This record gives sequence, C-alpha cells and structure tokens, in this order.
Amino acid sequence: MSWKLDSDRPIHTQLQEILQTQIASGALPPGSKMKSVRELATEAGVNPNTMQRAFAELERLNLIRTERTAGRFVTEDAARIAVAKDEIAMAQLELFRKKMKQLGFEKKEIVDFVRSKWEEEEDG
Amino acid sequence: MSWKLDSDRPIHTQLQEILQTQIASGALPPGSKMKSVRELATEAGVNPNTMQRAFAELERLNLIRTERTAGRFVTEDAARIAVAKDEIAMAQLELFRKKMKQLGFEKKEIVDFVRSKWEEEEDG
DNA sequence: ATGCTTGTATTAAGCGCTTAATACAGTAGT
DNA sequence: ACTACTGTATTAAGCGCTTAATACAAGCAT
Repeated sequence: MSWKLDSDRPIHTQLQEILQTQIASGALPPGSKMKSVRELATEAGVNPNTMQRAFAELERLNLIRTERTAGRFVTEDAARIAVAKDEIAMAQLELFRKKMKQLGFEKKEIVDFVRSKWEEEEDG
Repeated sequence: MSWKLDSDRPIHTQLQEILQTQIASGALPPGSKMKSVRELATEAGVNPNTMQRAFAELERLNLIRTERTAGRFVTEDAARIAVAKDEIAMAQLELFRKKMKQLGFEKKEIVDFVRSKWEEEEDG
C-alpha cells in the first residue's frame, strides 16, 4: 500500500481519495471486507480519528457500507462503482484540460503535447 | 480575473499557482508591472498578508522581481518563463496519467478515453 | 463469562493558515 | 513639505485539522 500523503491538503481528504480510487479500480473488490479503522490508520501512519473521518465520507458516497460490529465492506453495487470510476476519470481529464488551456494550449496543441511526451516510452 | 479559491488547500498556494500560470501563459507579459499587494488582495478577496506570501514564493522561483518601493515586475527572462510553462504542463500530464493508471486504465485506454470525450466537441 | 475485535465518541492540546489592525521605510507626484 | 503609493513587519485572535488518550457498546470465539 502506498499511503503517500502530502501536507498541503487535509489528510482525511487524501485518504478518502486513495480508498475511493482503490474501490473504483477494483483493487478493493465489490463486497469485500475492508481492514479496520485502527489497522488502516496504523498502516497509513495517521490517527484513527482521521481514518474514521475518511470512512465516513466514503459511506456518504455509498461506496462502502458499515456493519456496526463486524466492520466495513465495499458496496456490491457494481454500477455505482462504475459510475464512480467514470466520474473520477472525467474530472481528472477536465482538470488537465482546464489547466493546459490556462497555460495557453489549444486543444490541438494539448494532443500534440501528450503525443510528444508519450510516444517515446513503452507502454506502462 | 478569476480568483476562484477553494478551502481545501492553503490560499497562498493557490494564489501562487494562479499567478504562476498567468506568467507562464503570457497573460502577464515579461517585464510588465504587476498590481500592488493591496490591490490584488482586494481583487482576490484575501488578506494582504496572504497575497504577500504568494508573491514571496513567486520571487523564490525567480518568476518575479521586487523593487522595494516601485512594485513588482514579471521577469524578463523569457527562457525561465518557457521552462516554467513546460514544467507545469509536464507535471499536469504526469498527474493525469498517474491518476488514470491508478484507476486501472492502460495507456492505450487513456488515449481512447480522451478521444471519446473530446471528439464530440468543437475546438475550445 | 472472558477476552478480543469491531465502530464510535469525547476531550484537550498543538499547529498552521488566515484575518484584522496597525506601523514603518522609501519613492514619486504635486 | 505634503500626499499617496510602494513593500514589509508585527501582534493577536479565530478556526480547522490532527493527534493522543481515553472510554463505551456490541458481536464473536473460546
């Protein structure tokens, strides 16, 4: 697990994004049991309260479900997960496009820029 | 001027990024005089101290120069500006690529995704 | 029943960011 | 000289995030 956190944004937000991405990608499969608050907090090197807060946000998004004493589980709603994945991807693309436009790139130039940076490497 | 600030990251960082982008894009031309701390702070709706801090960071990056009582000026070093623009663009692309990969997209899929989202629109 | 695990809640403390309210030094225009 | 503008610095206050240290309720395995 990565848990690379920076100090520029609230940690609970970053934890939420990391877990959300893992759910969207299928790294955390639908219906699977998640590690406990305390265990994940230790892994990530944060306070349990902070991890708890990240979980609360994921629950608000209907990406996980809580069973009071058994633990937390990734939703089994595959459609919900697919939507989340597409929403994140679109948001990222839009973010990238907007920033490039602010820098003065036209759409055609963006495509050229991406090509010039990617054609040199092998697939990864 | 936009000055769209969110509360999720330090304001001085966001101000710094906005100004940096304006310099990189040429919206603030090389050698041009910048507005005063107080004026920009009022425009952005932030405290002068906070805007001051953003300026200090831009100066550390050699993107602006300060004349004690006259004001601040965008650097005339066009090469420095070009480098900044390229660095920002590369960083944004890398950010996008990394996030998409975390979501489970292969490079080919990323390209397809971008195409599918962009081919429908006219140039913007 | 005991012990271990689960989620959840509370309190106090520290820290950085942000603001408000000033103040000072230096330059330019009148 | 006076005024208005520059950048710069200081102080105090408030706020949210984060941590540490607990504590409690509920289920499960033995």
